[in-house]
Amino acid sequence: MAEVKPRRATAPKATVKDIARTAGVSIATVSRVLNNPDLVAADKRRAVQRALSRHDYIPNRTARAMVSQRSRAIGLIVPTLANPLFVPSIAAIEQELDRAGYALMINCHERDPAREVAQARMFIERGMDGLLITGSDHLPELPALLARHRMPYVTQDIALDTPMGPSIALDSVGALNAAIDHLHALGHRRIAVFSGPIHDTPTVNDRFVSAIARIQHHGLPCPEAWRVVTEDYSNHATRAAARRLLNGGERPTAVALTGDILGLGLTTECRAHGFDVPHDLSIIGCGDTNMGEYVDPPLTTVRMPFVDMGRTAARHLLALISGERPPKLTVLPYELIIRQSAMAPAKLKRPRLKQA
Amino acid sequence: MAEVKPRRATAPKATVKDIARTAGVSIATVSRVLNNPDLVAADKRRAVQRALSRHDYIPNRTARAMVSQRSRAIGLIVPTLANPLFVPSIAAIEQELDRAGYALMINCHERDPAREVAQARMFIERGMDGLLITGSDHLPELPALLARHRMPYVTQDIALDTPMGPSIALDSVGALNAAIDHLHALGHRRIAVFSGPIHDTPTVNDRFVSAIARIQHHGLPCPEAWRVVTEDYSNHATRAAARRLLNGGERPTAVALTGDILGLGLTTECRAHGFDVPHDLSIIGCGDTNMGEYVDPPLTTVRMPFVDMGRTAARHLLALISGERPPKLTVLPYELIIRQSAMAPAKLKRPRLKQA
DNA sequence: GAAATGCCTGAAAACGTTTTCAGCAAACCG
DNA sequence: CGGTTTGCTGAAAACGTTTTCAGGCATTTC
Repeated sequence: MAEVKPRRATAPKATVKDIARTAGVSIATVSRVLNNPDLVAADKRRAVQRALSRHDYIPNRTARAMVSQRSRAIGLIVPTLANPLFVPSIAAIEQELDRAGYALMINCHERDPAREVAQARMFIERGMDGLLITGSDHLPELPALLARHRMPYVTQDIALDTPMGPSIALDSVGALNAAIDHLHALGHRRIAVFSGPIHDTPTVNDRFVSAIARIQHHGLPCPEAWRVVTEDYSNHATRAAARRLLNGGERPTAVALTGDILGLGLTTECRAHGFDVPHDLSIIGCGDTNMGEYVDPPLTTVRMPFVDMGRTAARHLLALISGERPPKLTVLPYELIIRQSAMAPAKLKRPRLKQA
Repeated sequence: MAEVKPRRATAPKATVKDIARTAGVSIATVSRVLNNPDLVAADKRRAVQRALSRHDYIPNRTARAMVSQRSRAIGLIVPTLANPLFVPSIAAIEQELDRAGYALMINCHERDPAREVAQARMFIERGMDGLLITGSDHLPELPALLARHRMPYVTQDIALDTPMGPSIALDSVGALNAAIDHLHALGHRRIAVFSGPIHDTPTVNDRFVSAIARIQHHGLPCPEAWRVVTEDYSNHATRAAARRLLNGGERPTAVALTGDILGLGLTTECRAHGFDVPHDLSIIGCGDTNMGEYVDPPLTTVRMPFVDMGRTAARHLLALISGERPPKLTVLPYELIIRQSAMAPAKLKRPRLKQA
């Protein structure tokens, strides 16, 4: 029956008010000690600091954000984490933001553009200071929403078309073209394209289509049988597709991949058919990961600088937030990594014996 | 000289107050329409809704968080994104949280325990409703800090020792032991351990040490030459280590890896020495990724359920936040995946010719 | 010795919500 | 018809900060 103060059991959570009371000053002074210590006289400052550590005070950034109207947090929208393609980019972003004192919120939309818009809206609700948007196909609603609410954002694309805002791009199509040019320069005249599923990922489709165009641009044939698309990225599907390529009539002397991962199944299937890579078939990747280094033979590929992309995107966004005007479009260079899976094509009647 | 209202150029950002004004009601009513529409009369409700869409109103969750004292966001602390080991777990967490209407903040500490504590503190400042902490070695300061500020948290470990709070664990040591048991059951009596660097990752060290113990537990020898540690995870270092193993005096008939990735370099080096995997040497991994599926021969390994781990951790944390008491320790089962890199050891005098 | 200057401090407003409380009108009950 | 309930509404407080403003006191300046 005695009057008990409610919620004494739960966290008392020291606030500036508590600090002010035990230090015998006003909350304004506490705030000043926190943010601008030399504005306050030495004795009071010490008293406040003692109170702060006695209470083991932790400031409330939510309240801070209310008054400053800045959260010092940014939101990252990424198509998916299911394939680890974007992970190095995310790591770089996290590192860059952490260094600048910004926190990072992440959302995946699993390639559902409507969900992407919803997540952007959520980031607006949460008062993010800026957004990093990954991927290249968005609803027109998205830039409209962001503009209406004056939300700074930078996109990171793997394609060059129509960036919405300031954009960091990898020239994914150019990269695969460069791979084909490399094969051509090595002397290959029968080049096939081996691609992962082209329906769900626009980037992959772009690579596939433009690779074919590039082959023809060199005046070479690229018959249907040399345009292979796997069912999915599993080893099983990859090997099945590889079988179709290797068993079909005339064999190519080189294969360009839309993604490095495909090289594993293709190489395995080659071996199973008794073909040696690269002697009987050259393989060149297009670099999503650094996996190519580990396989046998090490994969010649075109590396895409995902880490740079993330870092640059983060920096440009921070610049944008602080009022600067970063470049509208930044294209990062790909890099041909020559390893051992591609070589000049064997002479037609080359003896198969290694010596003599 | 004319008095101009300041900051008219910048975002007017509609608030409940604006909505209330144009709808001719009080802000309380607007709030009610937003959160509890049937509390307000139909005509006013319609007026408010019209005003809401006219202003294209987006609520401010920061303000909401201030009064409700809940952010509906959780923080994830992860050692590093540099290796993609934890990514599937993160993906599962993101998905689970998104479904529950929670946002996700991520921070990496790059295995610096002091930074980990700082990041936990930052999450407290930001009013996270709960924390998900990955990895197994923490400063004692960390649980103390979390307890003092009554921050709910769940840890996901890859080791079983001394969880701080409710914990989801993968029995990483048990998994590699199971791998060794499997080799033993196949008939192998000369088993080597092949490990990545054991200094920076406690988990790897634990696996390494306990694998040796397990081999000896079976009454088998495990001489120094059969305990190989690579310099790092690069292909170069892996192959160098593999050379040491293959060139050293008596060769093992089987090798257990502390991580799947090592299988690639080891297999390549075996081939270079003219040894066939698995005929001349069985290899068994310990599953960090699903990469084993892609390599040649497909890697027999022990799979660790990272996706389950993330999902379970997220669910337990949400339960904890809503006042339930999730189990103190949840150990998720590993799974032996039998592929083709391990088989019974060849008879000593087995003819090397395939037929006859 | 008065005025001006500078330093330090506290009261109060503000940020955008939700929620409590009390008030008012209409409806219901006897 | 009086009293009670019910349904709806708005004023105001609260959440934890930062910041503006004005005032107090000590020191300097003439």
